[in-house]
Amino acid sequence: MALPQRNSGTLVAMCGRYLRRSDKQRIAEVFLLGKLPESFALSPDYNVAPTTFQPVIRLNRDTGAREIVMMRWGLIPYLAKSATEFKGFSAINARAEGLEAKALWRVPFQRRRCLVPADGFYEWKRLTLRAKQPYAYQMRDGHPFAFAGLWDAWKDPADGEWLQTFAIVTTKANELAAEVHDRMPVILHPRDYDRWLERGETYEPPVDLLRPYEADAMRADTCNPAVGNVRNNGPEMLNNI
DNA sequence: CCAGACGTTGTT
DNA sequence: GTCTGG
DNA sequence: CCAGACGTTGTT
DNA sequence: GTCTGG
Repeated sequence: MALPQRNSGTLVAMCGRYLRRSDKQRIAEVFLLGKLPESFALSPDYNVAPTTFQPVIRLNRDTGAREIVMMRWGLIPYLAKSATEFKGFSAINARAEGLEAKALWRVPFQRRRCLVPADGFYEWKRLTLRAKQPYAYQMRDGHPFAFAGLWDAWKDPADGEWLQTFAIVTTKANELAAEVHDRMPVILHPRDYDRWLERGETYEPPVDLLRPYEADAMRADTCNPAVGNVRNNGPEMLNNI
């Protein structure tokens, strides 16, 4: 079986947990989505983990308008032949430095970019071999923001069902995040949302947007170690303990 | 030419 | 699909 | 990302 | 130690 060998311990990603406190209404406002259908439900999630379905924003292929779609976090490449081939393969992050060169990422980077709405992300600082402390990174002004995302669609040969999945692009850490790690997720400025979402093929991909966010606009706080367990959720995840 | 891969980052 | 290695 | 599990056999 | 599930 030609599957990429999952080698745990080496398959650990940078941005592996985030939070989305904003409700449907707030996200619609901030990301200029217009009125969302009544049927679209969205609850706050203070412990967003890989493999779960999360809202992302992209341009509708036909109308070109922004749309919000639920996708699975953990990109399954369109070239995957079977689900089992990529079982355990969680491409939850994509290194910005390799987006144009790597076969796996080039097409998604050219044609399938998306915004991932969030209000913060978590990083774990290793204190000793066994002890670790989670930190929550948020905007100083408390505003929601968007990770730079890439998505893909994969058709399950078993049942013909389409599965849409996404990954979060990472880059070098800014001065704030560097205290815990040397990488951080790419966060986009609202003025760049349109360029990131553009899905034509006859232009230069927006590589200039793949930069660490301004550290002085962000804050990092120690938070509740309970966030480590994905079953725990709620505002208390942010309690400074 | 074909076969096979294609991804990520942390730690003392 | 597309690139690398042999 | 972290938490939590991690095994085996016989039979017409 | 290493893998799966969320």
